Amino acid sequence: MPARLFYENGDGAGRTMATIKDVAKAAGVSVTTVSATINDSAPVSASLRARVNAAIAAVGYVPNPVARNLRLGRSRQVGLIVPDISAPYAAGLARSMQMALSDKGYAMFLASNGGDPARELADIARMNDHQAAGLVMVPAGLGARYAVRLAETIECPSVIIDRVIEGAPFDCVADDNALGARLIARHLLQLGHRDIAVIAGRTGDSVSDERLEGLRAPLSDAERPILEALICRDHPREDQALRATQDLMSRREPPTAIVTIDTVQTRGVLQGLKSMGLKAPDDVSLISFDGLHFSAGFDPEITSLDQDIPAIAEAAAEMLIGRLEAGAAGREKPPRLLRLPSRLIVRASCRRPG
Amino acid sequence: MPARLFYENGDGAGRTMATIKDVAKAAGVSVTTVSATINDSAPVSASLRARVNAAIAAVGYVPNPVARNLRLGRSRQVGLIVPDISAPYAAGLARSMQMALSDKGYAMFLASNGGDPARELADIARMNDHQAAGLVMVPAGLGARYAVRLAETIECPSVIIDRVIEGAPFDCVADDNALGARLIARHLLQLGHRDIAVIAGRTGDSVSDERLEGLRAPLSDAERPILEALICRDHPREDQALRATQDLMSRREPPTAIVTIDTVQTRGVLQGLKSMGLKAPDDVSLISFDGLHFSAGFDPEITSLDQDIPAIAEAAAEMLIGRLEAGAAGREKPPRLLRLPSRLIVRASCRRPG
DNA sequence: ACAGTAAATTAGAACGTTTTATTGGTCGCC
DNA sequence: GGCGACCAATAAAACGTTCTAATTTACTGT
Repeated sequence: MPARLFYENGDGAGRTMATIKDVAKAAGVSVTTVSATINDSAPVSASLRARVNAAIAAVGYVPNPVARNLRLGRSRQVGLIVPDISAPYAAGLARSMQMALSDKGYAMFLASNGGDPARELADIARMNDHQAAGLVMVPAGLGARYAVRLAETIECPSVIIDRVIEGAPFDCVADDNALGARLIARHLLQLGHRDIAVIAGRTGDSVSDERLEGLRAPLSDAERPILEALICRDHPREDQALRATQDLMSRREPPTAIVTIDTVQTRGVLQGLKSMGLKAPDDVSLISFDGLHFSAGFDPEITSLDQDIPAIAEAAAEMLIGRLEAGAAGREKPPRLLRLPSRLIVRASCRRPG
Repeated sequence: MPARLFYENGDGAGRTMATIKDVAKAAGVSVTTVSATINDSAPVSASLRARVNAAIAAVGYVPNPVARNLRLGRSRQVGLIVPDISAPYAAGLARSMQMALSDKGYAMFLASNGGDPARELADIARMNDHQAAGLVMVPAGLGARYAVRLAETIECPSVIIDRVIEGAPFDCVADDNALGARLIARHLLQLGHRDIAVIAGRTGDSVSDERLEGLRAPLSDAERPILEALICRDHPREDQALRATQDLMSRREPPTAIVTIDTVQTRGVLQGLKSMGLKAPDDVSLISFDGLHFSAGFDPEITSLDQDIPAIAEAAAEMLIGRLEAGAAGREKPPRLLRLPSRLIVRASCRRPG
């Protein structure tokens, strides 16, 4: 005899969910009174309030959020859309975001689109369909045209994370890339590095552009100007960073330090060094924006600028829910841009040159 | 002047969502006919069907899933509950699961509870509240008592992943741990290892127990019986595995190979070896269940038994949706247990002993 | 041509809430 | 003591669907 499924009576003769009507009957009041008691939406005398609460406990009533959503026209569900949930950044974000949201009584949808802008737009549409009250997203696409499509597709208050989309009507939470660049530059200069290479991501990607631009000034403040020849632009893929590393390290005068703009590039550099039998920090120093997860048991552990992902998630959740709870009023306010600082964590991949 | 928010007219004078009623009016038919057209729930003549479809396109109608859910008493949302979404296993699962579900028109809630059973039960309750139609979960708790609490709390068809919960009324998708153990044992024996250590997780954790038990027989088939002294039971934490490694490698006759039962233990062993200045595979061979993500740019890349996470996710999604779509009938069927094979991927952390 | 039946269409109830408008009751005030 | 003014409580409508039961239309067989 097979095990019996406990929920087999879910819609049969078994216990059925208690409704607000049952509570009203049990308490001997109207459903309006019950609703008013639950939501404090109208004055209820103390005696009735007590009766109602007792009845709620007695019948084990829990409000049906679907019915409430239908009536109210909004839900307590927000969607998180990321390019790749299996990337450590997105995974950490999802984790913190979910906790922040559930603390406030919201559930979180998740969509992971593989970095494909078309799929991302589909994800947004699906979340609209499922009546997400708000969206938090790390956008997959770039550029002004994509921003327009985003704004057209999104129908609810939204917070954009990581990337700054110019002029779009969204709140943003992003890394303070300029500050981070200064920290990195200072660290390398203090160690005595002068020939510093930078491997950047796609041109037009606000994160990569801001970080690269942020490095330029402080590095040029040093005794000699930044060496343009050591800057590798538009290397968004890991294999490109690998190739670039091989090129850089084959030069007559190789750089003494490499700055990677993102984890993808960092991985590429590590592969590139390995392919040449080189190693940080012995042969070259390596420092990475966003390298938190290269510290686990990595050898060497990479000195990097680590974002405070829980703080980002909490800030985004707060911004979003602030707008949601404010109702129509909250939507009128102009979009906000919040920059959160990263911290430079010195690990083992940098040392004095020479 | 601040940027204007495109959605500021969301509930004001702006465009309002078209309802099925609008479609009916536009097509000159009843709402029943429109509904029948959309759902194929009743025969509709070709001519009316055409009129209705035209009207739907004209007014830009999209069904309101909240209203539908209310009426139907079920939703097209399923919840995924994992101990820690930032763990690679869970992240990969979430990614594949979300894709599998969205292909079938379902949205996915995500909850990550930090491995705390109490929070997990709360997550389940919240998903119940939000009317999740089904649940997929990697349970945080262990043991029969916890299984009972799970069964009491869960109100919808559910699939348990990874861990096998005895006698509980849930479908399960799990790794074929016995097969995996045989593969690992064979690999090590073929290389010539005889003194093989095993570092296992919590006793009572079905995954750990099955894997350890699975190793026993094939290792004892070899010329000498398995060395009980080299088996470290109940080492669920990373620091315990670290300590165990130090102990093992300090023995007069240290093992020539270490098998780790899970990624946590693997990390611990790597730390332990590093702390002693040892390295795999030079000083000891290392092989891990579940080590996929130690291959990225790891040095050495760890030979491991890799689960096919997309296959697991797809199987679970299919099982769950199968039950959901079958309605009441689907709930009567006895729970299924599906074991999926892992593949042994030979990387660089094992070699012949001596 | 007419009853009888099958097929196509529709009106209306129901799902579980929130909210608007209304009732009934208590009080103060002249 | 009667009249409006407030307060607590309620009945009923509304949200956007689906589905049951009733109605209309079309068609078949004699």
